[in-house]
Amino acid sequence: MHAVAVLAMDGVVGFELATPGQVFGSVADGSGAPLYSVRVCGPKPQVRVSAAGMDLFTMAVPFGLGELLAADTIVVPAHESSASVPPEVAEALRRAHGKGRRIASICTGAGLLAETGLLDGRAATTHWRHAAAMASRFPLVRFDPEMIYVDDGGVLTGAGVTAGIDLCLHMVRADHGAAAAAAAGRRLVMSPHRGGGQAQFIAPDEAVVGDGPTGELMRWMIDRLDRPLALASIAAEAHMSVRTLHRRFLESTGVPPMRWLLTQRIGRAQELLETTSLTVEEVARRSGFGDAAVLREHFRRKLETTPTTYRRRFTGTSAGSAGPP
DNA sequence: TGAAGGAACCGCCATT
DNA sequence: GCAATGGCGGTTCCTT
Repeated sequence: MHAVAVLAMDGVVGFELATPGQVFGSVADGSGAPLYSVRVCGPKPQVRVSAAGMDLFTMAVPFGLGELLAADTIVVPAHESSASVPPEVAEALRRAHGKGRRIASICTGAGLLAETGLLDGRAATTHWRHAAAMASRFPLVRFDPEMIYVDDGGVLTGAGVTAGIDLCLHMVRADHGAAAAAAAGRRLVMSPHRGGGQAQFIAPDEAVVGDGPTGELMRWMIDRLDRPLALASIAAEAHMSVRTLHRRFLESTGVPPMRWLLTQRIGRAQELLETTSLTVEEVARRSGFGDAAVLREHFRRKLETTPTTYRRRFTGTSAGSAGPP
């Protein structure tokens, strides 16, 4: 039996606390015997459980930190608390990793993992709203805000909330194969592999624009999304070299400037598709893609869909649709 | 859909 | 000695 330990401290998010139990608990062998055991553990016997900024209830934590070392897999859910990781928890996580245990975080749990240094030099993801802040707080971690989850050899990170289900299904797939993950997915009424990354869920009007000179430059770029923008002209506007511009963007957003610009353009196209009846050709022109073929190619690559399918999905106008996903 | 040219990315190193 | 910056060149990605 594969042992899974879920770390719970004050402010742990209820949904993500329950996700590992829900996913791993639904995996069984041919005879129906469970393949995973899931235990909630932590440094304190009682914790506050939160959701969306509210304290929901107080919960007893049945197991101590010793479970982290006994487990095969450790899951660190998001916590709505600004407190740092207690030293004994950080030490337990590092020791578990040193013993070859698999460690995964969900949503802002990546920040707790990053505090321990276990993400240093690794690729990781987190909820898109927190990606820029985390990238600047933990410069040694290569955050990719477009991924639903990232598996970097024994240390895994998942994006926001429901992406924790994708991450856990990925671990089931790695442990017991695609059929086991598909069966678990069916029980959860969840696709065993969600395509498209979290880029498709980033709200266009919530584009990550930081403070300071880079933030001003980002706003300047957003104001000109419908026009051709070359790296050299952006660097000239910022009064810095292309190389330094590249560094500033990596520091504040975690991605290079033109990748960031592309994300904003896709966001603009998404917004226009959702809120207007403009033709795809016109949407492409107004979001800086030039023509519809280029827009379709980027939608296919980034969102794994087409502009028309996207519009149907998010406006709920297609037959058989039950509304936005 | 595939090829070619150009642009962007990024590691490395020199300079300030 | 260190940090920030900028240039170079090989590689990768994007556009046509």
